[in-house]
Amino acid sequence: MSMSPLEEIRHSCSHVLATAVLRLFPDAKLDIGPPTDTGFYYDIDLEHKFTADDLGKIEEEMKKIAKENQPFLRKEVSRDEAVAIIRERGQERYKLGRLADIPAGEAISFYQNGEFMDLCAGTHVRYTSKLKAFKLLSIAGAYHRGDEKNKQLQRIYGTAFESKEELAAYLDRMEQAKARDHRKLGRDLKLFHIDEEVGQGLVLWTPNGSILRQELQNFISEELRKQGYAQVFTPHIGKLALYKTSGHFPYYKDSQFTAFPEPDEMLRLADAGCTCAELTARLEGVSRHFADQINARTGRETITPDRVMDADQLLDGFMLKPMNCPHHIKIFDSQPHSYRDLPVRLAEFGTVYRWEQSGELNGMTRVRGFTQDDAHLFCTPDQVAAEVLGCLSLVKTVLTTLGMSDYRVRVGLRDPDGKKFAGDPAKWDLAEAACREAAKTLGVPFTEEPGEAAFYGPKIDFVIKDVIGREWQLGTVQVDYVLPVRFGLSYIGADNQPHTPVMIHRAPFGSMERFCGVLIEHFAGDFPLWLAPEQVRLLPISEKVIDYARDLHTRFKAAGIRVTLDEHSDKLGAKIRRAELDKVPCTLVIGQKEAEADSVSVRSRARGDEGVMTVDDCLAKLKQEIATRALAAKKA
RNA sequence: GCCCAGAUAGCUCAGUUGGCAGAGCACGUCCUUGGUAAGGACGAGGUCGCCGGUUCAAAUCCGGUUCUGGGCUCCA
Repeated sequence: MSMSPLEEIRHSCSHVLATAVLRLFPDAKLDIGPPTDTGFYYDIDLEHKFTADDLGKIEEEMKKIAKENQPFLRKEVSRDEAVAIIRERGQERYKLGRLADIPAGEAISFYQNGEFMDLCAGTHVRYTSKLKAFKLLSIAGAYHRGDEKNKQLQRIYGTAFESKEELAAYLDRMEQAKARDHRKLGRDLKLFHIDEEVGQGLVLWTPNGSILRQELQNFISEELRKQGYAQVFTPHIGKLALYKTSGHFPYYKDSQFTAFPEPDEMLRLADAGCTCAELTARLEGVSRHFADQINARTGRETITPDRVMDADQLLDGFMLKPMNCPHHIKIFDSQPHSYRDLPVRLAEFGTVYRWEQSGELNGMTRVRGFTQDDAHLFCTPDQVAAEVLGCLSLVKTVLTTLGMSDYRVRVGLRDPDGKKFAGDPAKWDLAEAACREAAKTLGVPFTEEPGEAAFYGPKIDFVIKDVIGREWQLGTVQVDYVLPVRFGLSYIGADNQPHTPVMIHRAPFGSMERFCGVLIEHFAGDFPLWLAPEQVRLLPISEKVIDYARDLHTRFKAAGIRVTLDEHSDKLGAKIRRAELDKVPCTLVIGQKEAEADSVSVRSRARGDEGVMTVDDCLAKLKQEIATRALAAKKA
């Protein structure tokens, strides 16, 4: 295995980290310590809990080791010798397992620096003195082999660079990234609020954030009208039976809010001494007839025997909807369809609720209640390719308009040996081929990732990085041959026979919450005019022109501009400073000269002082910039 | 859910050994009426996340809890 020079430095750092830890804590049991995109880590099992203090001491020890200028020596050994070395060093707890991972016939190597020796394929820097710029950053828990069922080890994260300057620049970049974190900007610019008493992961959209969201929704809605979509509305809850039919319930029970029975039923059951366990079993169960039907349709054991119950024991209830598709399916199915009607495209900004683990919640990007800019397309098999392409081009239009170009496209295919997919493999092959073709036509690079599909079909996702490099899935297009069968959908074809339509699920933003979170970071709060909650701020220089300023305020409002008037008695410099901090894209300075000529002095946040223009010209220019959804052009 | 660390005014943060709760910014009033990133004075604002314990006395020590942050796991 060969590594880039930077990877070698980082990888060597994790060895030095382990060396230092063993010097300070000889009882430590080592697991694994690779380089990462941004640094390195080592997973360590130790009774003593590392503290921030320890981190400092370990780093000091690492610096000493670097100064000791130990050479990294490679040693190839037989499997038996490897076992002996590991035992001799008392590191058999994890290292023997790691050794067993190395396939027979492959070289087994150790790297030694000073007194430390680690099972490792390499490669490394020649001497520890090459490690001049490293820093330990944090301690985190990490499961052995990434499996929740295994013991949780302590992971020490650090980063390293070739030079001290690069390290300092990196740390500085991280510091700056904090300034554009959507959680900070969300508070500063009053875009959203999450309240402890309302609940974790439940976003309250404040007036400013609501403007942002509404503008984005208007934008999408316009595009949808162009593409022949129909707008629908559906409620936030649905009967449990609906999700049993769709198949969502058995697959995603754990990530849904608990189902609830009707109030009267609940009381009756409580009086009868029904336990919670019974209640749950009776809500989650299905009838023999239902199970047989579903299993016959899917051709596999979709409903396992342990979920089958006597019909008179079954309870129906309600659930907060975890997705919109079943509701939209019922709208489609409420009327007969001819092939001439297809495709039917139903769109809704539909709010869904999912039980995310508490540790996974994150500002607006990972929440428990969110609104998808959702739509479901019902079409003939022949129409799939064209419709998928239409959806993809919609996503592309959206991202281009917002100037978001730093994304990757992921074609999610089914897990080849996993159980987490439903339906006929032949149809999956068809759908996967359709997605691959559509992605090719899109003209952007994409990767194919097995195991990333939805349970009902393959999908194409648009994945974007946030300011600290974490990836978030936004827009998504999914082909589905399964749900139409589950719900027994049909249309009458040209042959006068019923046929099963194909469904396409798509959401160009993904969810309004996540998209806005990423968008806030993308623009660092500097929204283009059409999205800015406050588009224009009027800055009268003195009270002498306050009447003129108020008149302008009225005129700009009448023109549909989101405008405010700064009536504070501060000097102009202070007003400008405040407007800049509030990230208002356009400020209009108003003094005696402007009042006399029905004009304003324009200051653009992106371009600075732009000089005086008449009020009419200014309004026309602003309206034009808004109507075209222009991105703010920086000063040339 | 798990590991670690936090929570003090709207925001950013001080608060020593347990001994009267602090600053800057923002906000309000007044003075100032100004030309492209901070004019001045005064004022208001906090049950120190919440619950309990130790103590003559708790922001401070201990236990629990909620929420937040960084990871892990998960993510239709």
